[in-house]
Amino acid sequence: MPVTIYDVAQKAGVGIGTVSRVINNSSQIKDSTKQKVLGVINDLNYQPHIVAQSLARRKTSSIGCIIPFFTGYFFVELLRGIQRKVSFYKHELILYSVDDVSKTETFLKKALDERRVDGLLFVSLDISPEYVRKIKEKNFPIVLLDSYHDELDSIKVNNEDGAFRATTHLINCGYKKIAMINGIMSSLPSITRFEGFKKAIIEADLEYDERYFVQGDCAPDADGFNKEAGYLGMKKLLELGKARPEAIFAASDIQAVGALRAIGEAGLKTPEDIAIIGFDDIELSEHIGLTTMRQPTMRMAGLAMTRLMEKIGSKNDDVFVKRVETELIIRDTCGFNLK
Amino acid sequence: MPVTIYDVAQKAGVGIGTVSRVINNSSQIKDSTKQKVLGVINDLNYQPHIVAQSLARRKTSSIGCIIPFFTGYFFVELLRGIQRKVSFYKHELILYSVDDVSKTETFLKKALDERRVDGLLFVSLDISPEYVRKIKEKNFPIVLLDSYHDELDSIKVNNEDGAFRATTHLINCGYKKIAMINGIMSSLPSITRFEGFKKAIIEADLEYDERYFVQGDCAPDADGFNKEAGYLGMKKLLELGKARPEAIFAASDIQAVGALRAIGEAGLKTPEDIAIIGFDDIELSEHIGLTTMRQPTMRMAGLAMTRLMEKIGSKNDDVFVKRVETELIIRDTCGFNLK
DNA sequence: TTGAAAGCGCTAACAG
DNA sequence: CTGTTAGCGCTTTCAA
Repeated sequence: MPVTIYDVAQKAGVGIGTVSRVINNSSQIKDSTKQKVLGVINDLNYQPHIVAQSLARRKTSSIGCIIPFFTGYFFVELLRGIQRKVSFYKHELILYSVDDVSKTETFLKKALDERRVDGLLFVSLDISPEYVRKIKEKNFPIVLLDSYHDELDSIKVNNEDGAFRATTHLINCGYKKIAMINGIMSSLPSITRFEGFKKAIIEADLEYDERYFVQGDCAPDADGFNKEAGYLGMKKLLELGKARPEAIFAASDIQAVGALRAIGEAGLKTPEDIAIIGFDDIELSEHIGLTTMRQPTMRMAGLAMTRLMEKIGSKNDDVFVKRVETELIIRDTCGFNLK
Repeated sequence: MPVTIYDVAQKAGVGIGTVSRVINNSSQIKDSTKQKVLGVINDLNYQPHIVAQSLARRKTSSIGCIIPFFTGYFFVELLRGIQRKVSFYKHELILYSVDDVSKTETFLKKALDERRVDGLLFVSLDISPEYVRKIKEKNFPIVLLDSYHDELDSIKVNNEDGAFRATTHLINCGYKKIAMINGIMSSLPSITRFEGFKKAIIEADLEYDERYFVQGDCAPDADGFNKEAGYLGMKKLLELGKARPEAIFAASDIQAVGALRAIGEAGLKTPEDIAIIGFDDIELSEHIGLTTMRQPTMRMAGLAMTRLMEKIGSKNDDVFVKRVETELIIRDTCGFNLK
């Protein structure tokens, strides 16, 4: 039988209200009684029952995180940053990791209905209009991380600029025939990265060649940002034979990994035969010397949590959008003839 | 104002007890009233308040998972398996990811004291005698995954045999001067993998050379199974000059990655100059063609969860130990002159 | 079968 | 400052 607040109150000779006050170190309390209660709490090794607290306080002190587990490793870095902040705020992290996009809504529904979490971090996934409506209706605290919707708070990376600079780097390295391997075009990052890519090509007065733009072929429940998509995309590009591109901008590092494999299988080398730049800077990229655009994952995670806690505290209504910038990380896959 | 069980009861013209019974589809209930209540629940879009249920039922329907976030990617695969099973059992997953071993106890304490979780999965970490005692005292449901303690339930991989077979593979490939890069020796996997390594060396009548055994140098709060440790360990081995080993058994894939880097920096090649075999088979290993011993992560995670749910259901007392076997995955880093 | 009532363990007015 | 009391929203006897 765990010890309850009543046991403490009785043994300390006070009311449960007083015990509750010292637990929550409320303002007005005589120091002597506070010490007395604290003593008993210690003697009895009393621990408040968090579930009871949640019920009475009408908040759970935990936040949910809906995050994909199929996209590669980018999310792991985000998750690490999130956990850190969640702990900092003395909250719990309830993980809803979706390994199949169809589960996204299942989890959303759970989170919204069951009132088990005070707020939600929604990471790298697309949210349906139906749920946006529900969220607004309930005024449920949520922030999108690495994802965007104009009616909701979000922290996202400047994808267009990142893609622009990635492509520009390739151009600066002296390549002219530049291709892009993208995710499925129904996802926002895909669209904006494509725009940045195209813009760079056009501004450099290079010709935009349709054949140099491939989307990640992938299973219907994935998003095309995985390594299979990269592999398949590269294969397609390689089939162009002599007309094949000299350099590739992959919309994610993990696609770049897949592409690299296809390049290797074709007996080609990087960057001598084909240069490649990725996007994300996941940990693995450093190992393989992949040049890429780094997303500041820790910072993004931190910003998202801070904002979420703010919303939970004061249900204000304005939509907050924070855009962070990417950073070019030059390694070995693009050659050296910079500028 | 969310709708409560009272709203439903009132509108359906029944008592809240009845509503509760249909929610938990209890045995004795007239079908007609059941339908009526169900109808109202649907009309009102009623959702039971999970926190209130937890309090009344005296269980939370959520399980905690204490897992390291610094060891590399092995845990991600475990986590994926865990999440899948947790969802299967319609529970929630509370993540306590430790990025610093000192947090292990903080989280353990939380989990044990606050009664926020019904049980605990304790992954890839060492547990102190003090907490083992507390756990036994409270009869708290816990299962260790990829970790071991003789008084607690555990699912672990047969590390000794895996290390033995890894080393034997190197021997079969024709190498004689074989070294091992290990984690810190205070961790059990390190110890058993070392034993397997040594056993293979001795059974093959090779000489065991002290200099060929290096431990991962690392920050005091890490476990030596990371890539820095692998890198540093390999450096040390390389300093042996002409006496350097021909082949390496790394206790983790991520160490192998670090070692590979050191090898590359020294201008050496794999497997021509130095062969290497890892342990884990994390996703990245496939990309880089690392030969390794695969741990069946999904299976381990599944077994652990199944066992945990069993314990939560029926607090039985016997300690359950399940050992799973590794599988040799031959790729490119060991050469081909097999046997 | 079902309703009423007594908790689950705590917080938060409300009086004093 | 502090005790008392009324919930928080549900489960679970106990009778009927």
